[in-house]
Amino acid sequence: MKPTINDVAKKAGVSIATVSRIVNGLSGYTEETRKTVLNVIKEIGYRPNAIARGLVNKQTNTVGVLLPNISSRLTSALLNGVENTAHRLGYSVIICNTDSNGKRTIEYLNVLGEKQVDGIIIASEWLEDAYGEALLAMKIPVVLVLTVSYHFQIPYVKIDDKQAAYQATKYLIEKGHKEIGMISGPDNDKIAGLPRIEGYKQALADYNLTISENHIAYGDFAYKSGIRCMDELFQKSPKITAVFAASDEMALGVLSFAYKKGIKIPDDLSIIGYDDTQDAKMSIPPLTTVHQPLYEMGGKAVEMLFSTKEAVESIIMPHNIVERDSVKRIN
Amino acid sequence: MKPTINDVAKKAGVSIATVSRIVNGLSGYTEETRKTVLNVIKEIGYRPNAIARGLVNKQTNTVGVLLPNISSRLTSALLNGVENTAHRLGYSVIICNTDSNGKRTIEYLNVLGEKQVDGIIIASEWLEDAYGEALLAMKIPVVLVLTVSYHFQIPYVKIDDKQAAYQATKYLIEKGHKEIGMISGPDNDKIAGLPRIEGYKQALADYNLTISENHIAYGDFAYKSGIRCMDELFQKSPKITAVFAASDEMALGVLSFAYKKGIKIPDDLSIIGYDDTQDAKMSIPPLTTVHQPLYEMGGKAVEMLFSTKEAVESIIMPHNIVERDSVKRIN
DNA sequence: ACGCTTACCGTAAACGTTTACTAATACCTG
DNA sequence: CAGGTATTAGTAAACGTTTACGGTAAGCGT
Repeated sequence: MKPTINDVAKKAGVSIATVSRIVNGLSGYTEETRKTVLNVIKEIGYRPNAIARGLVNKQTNTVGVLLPNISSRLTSALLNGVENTAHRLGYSVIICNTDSNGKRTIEYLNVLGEKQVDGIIIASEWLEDAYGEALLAMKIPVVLVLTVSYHFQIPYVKIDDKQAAYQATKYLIEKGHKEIGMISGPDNDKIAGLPRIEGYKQALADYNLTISENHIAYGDFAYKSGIRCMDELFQKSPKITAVFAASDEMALGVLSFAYKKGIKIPDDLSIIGYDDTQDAKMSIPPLTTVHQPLYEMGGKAVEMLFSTKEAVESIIMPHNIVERDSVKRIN
Repeated sequence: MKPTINDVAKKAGVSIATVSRIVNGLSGYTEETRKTVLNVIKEIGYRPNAIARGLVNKQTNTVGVLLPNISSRLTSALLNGVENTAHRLGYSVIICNTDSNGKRTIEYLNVLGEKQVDGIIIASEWLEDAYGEALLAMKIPVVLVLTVSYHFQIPYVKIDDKQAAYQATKYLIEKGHKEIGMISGPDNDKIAGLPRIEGYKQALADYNLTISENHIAYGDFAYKSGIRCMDELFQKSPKITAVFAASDEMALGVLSFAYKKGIKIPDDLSIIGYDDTQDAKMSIPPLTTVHQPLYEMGGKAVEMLFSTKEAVESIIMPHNIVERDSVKRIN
C-alpha cells in the first residue's frame, strides 16, 4: 500500500492536519516540526493523493481536449501547444479522439464530466447542439479552437478564415495569375469550408477576375482528396495557372499529382496552401502557404480556460503568408 | 452545484446505497425502485463523480503516456493507437510531453503518481535509472514502446531494429547497390541508433561489401539532419548509389537535398527510409521504407498494461518493407 | 403456525485529503 | 502579574462514492 498522510502523521508524531499544512506550504508550525515531517515524508516516500485532494477541493487540475483526429499534423501541432502551456500552468491534459463521430463525442463529454475536469477544449470541430447542451450542463469552462459556434456563446480562438483565404488568393493574383483554381473543403463546412471559399471569391471579384464553379473542386482537407481535386480541376479548367488549396495536406496532394503528370511546380503551376504545418517546410518544393499559429493557439486556448475575467473574449489570431517555392510570378 | 448521489436518494425516497447499486448494475432492488431512481437521475441530470469513485475503488481508469515529442508523425501515430484502444477498454489517457528532458520527465512521473493513474506507457525514450526507480516506487503497470530497458525488467513492444535495418540494407543490396550509405541516429542511442547501424553493417558484411565510416553520417532522426547528413555523405563518398536512412524524416531530408542539387531520385540515388509514417506515402517520390506498425503497437501497449497474466511478456512486432518509388534496381 | 431462506434496502464505515474550529502554550504589554 | 494576542497544534467534519453488515418482510415448506 502506498503511504498516506496518516502514516506520515503517525511516524512523525503529529496530526494529519499539521502534515497537510506543511505539504501545502501553509503556516502554523515550527521550523522544527517541518523538518521532521519532511524527513518522514522523504523516508517513507509519501506522495499526496491527488484524487482525495480533488474530492475536497473540487478541482482536478486536469483539462480535456477533444480532437477530430490525433495524428494529423494540424491537430498535433495544436495539441503540442495545449500540452505545453497546460503543463506550465499545472494542469494535465486528457486527449479524446472523437473521430468526428457524434456518439463518441458525447461519450467523451460524459467521461470528462464524470472525471471532473476543470476545463474542456474543443478543436477543429463543428459544435453540434447536443454537445453544446452537454457542455452547458456541466458548467465548466470551455473554449473552441479553429472553430466557432453561432448557437452557443463559447469563447474561441481562431484566425479569420475568410480574410486569410482572401489574402492567399490576392497573393496569387498579385503574382500575375488570372486563372486561379481553388481546392476547397466541403461546402457544407461552415467553419473551414465556406469562409475560405468566400474569401477566394471575394478576392477574384475585387480584382475583376471571373468566378466560375469550374475553378473550384471540393475535397475533405486530406491528401488523397487533393490529388483527386487537382485531377478534376485540370479536366474542368486546363488553363489554370495557380491553385489555392484550403489545407497543406491537399496542397501536398496536388504536388504529388503534378509530379506524376510531369507538371513542374512552380514553373507550370503555382500552388499556395493553408495551415503551414510541418509538411509545408519539408515538401518538394517547399510550400508557400498561409501560416496559422497553431502552437500558440493551443496555448492561448488553455490560458483562456483559466482566465480570471468573468466574461472571456474570443481571440482572432494573426495569420500571414509564408513564401517558399511553390508560387511563381508570371507575365 | 452538481447533483450528487445524495440528491438522487432523497428525491427518490431511497438510500444512497440503493442508488449506487442501481447505477452500478448490481442486484438488490425491485424493478420498480430501479425505474423511479433512473427517472430521478435523468430528471436532475445526475452523473456519478469519478473522483469520489476513484477514491474508494483505488482505480481511476486513466493511463499516462510519456512521449519525447507530441507532434512528430512517429509519436502521433503511436498515440493514436494508444488512445483508441484505451478508449475501447474504458480508459482515458493523459499525455505528457517530456521533450526528452530529464527534469520534466520526473515531474510528469510524479504527477501521474499523484493522480493515481492505473498504468503508464513510455514511448520512444531511453529509460534513465531515475525514471525506473520512480516507476518502481509507484507500483503500477508500465510498458515501454519503441524502446527497452536493460537495467529494469519492464515489458516492451517494439520491432527488431537490428533485423529491420539488416533487411533494409539487404533490400538495397539485392537491387544491385554496392556503395550504400547510411544516415543514422546518434551513435550513443542504444535503442534506435546502434542496433540499426549494426544491422546495416551486418548486411554489408554478409554480402562481402566493404564497411566504411565514410559511408555513415550521424543525424538526430529529424528532417534537417537528414539534409545535413546527405550533404556530408556526398562529400565523403561521392560514389554512393543508395542510402538507408534510420528515419523517414531524415529520408525526406535527403529527398529535399537531392531536389535542390538536381539529383534524381531514384534514378541517380536510391533511398530507403524507416518507420513508414504518413510522410512516406506523401513524399515525392513516395518513399520505400521499413514499416513499423505504430498504431498497432500503441494499442498493444495498453492491452499489455492491463493483461491479467501475472508476468507480462514483451512483444516483438513484425515489420516489413513497403516498396514505393524511391529505390531503383541498378546494373 | 413456525422456522428458514431469500429479496430488498438502509446504516455506517471507509477511501485520503482539506480546513474550520478549538485548545494550549508562549509572549507581550502595562 | 493579569489579561490579551499570537502562534502552534489537534479534532472532527466534509467531499461523493462503494460496500460490508444487519434488519425487515415476504414466501415457502412442513
